[in-house]
Amino acid sequence: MPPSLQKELKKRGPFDSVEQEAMLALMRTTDLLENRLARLFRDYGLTLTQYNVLRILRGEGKPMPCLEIAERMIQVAPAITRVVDQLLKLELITKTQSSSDRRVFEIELTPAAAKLLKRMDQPVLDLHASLLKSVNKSDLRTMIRTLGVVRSGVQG
Amino acid sequence: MPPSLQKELKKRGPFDSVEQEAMLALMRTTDLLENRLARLFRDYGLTLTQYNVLRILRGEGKPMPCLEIAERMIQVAPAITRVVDQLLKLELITKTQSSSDRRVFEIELTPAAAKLLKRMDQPVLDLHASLLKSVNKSDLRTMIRTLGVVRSGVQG
DNA sequence: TGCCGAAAGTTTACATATAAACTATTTGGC
DNA sequence: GCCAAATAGTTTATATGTAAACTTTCGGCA
Repeated sequence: MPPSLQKELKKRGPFDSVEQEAMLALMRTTDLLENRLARLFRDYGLTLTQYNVLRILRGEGKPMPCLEIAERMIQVAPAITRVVDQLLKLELITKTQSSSDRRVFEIELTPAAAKLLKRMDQPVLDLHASLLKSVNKSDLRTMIRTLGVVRSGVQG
Repeated sequence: MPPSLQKELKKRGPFDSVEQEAMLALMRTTDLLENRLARLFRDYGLTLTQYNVLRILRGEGKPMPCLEIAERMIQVAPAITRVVDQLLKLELITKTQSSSDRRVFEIELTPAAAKLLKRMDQPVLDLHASLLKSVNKSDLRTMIRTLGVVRSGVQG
């Protein structure tokens, strides 16, 4: 059935579907939040990606191969290679070839990095809280649950 | 029950706060969704950003200055300059200097772009629906509302 | 009229993401 | 033991995002 002329001329609604609206809301909101986080990290001389790598290393508590870091970042390998190079230059990590498997390079935090992370902990927590202060914790948990459902639906 | 983000990321300790968990859930989920969208657009020879610019132009229905496009993308001017150049090369837009204000360049869709967009409409709608099929519409609306609260809280 | 600040875009520099091709090393079969 | 496939990581190419400096043009105001 051809669409009526009236419908064709009717101004396009803001969204074609709830799903599309949700998608745009997610993208815009996340972009906004990431910008604010990046701004804080810049005050400490780090980018968001660099900080994430350091956080992962601290969470692990021992040396990690590059690709294992990449996996946890949900990133592709080449991105990690570059970040590792930068962090090396900043002397926030060390990179040593594994003796048991010489394809592997073990990445480890330096004491300077541990100190830097510790100094950033409270400001980061505060910023997280501040950015989401307008939403009560119950609604946050609901959103976290919904986002989990989205991810499991996409991956499956 | 959806897998917890904590487990997905193999993080050892608990999250430091609900806010942090929400932040990570948002970033990871959005990243996943954007990747899938980008994959579809690539099939049509477009990047996500290029598609968004074309969508905005179609939504407006008449020529637009560069910076007005940038505003709607929540982007910075230089990014638009580049994507406009690319779309020009693809002959999907035209760029003409305004006669009333010669600082301004009016960007307009070509017929080829309109045709391309029309061809993409249904696949894009379908993908949106497919990516979010695991969440019922009521939960989606709740999430959209929560995300709106987040944005208003951050900007204010 | 002429100057000065603001606005529209561009350019440059740097950080990052993805894909694809490549190197080096290990491992599994035969 | 040797060769093929798999794995860890790098390199290159293209796209994007942000910041900062710069150009051209417009408009207000003395």
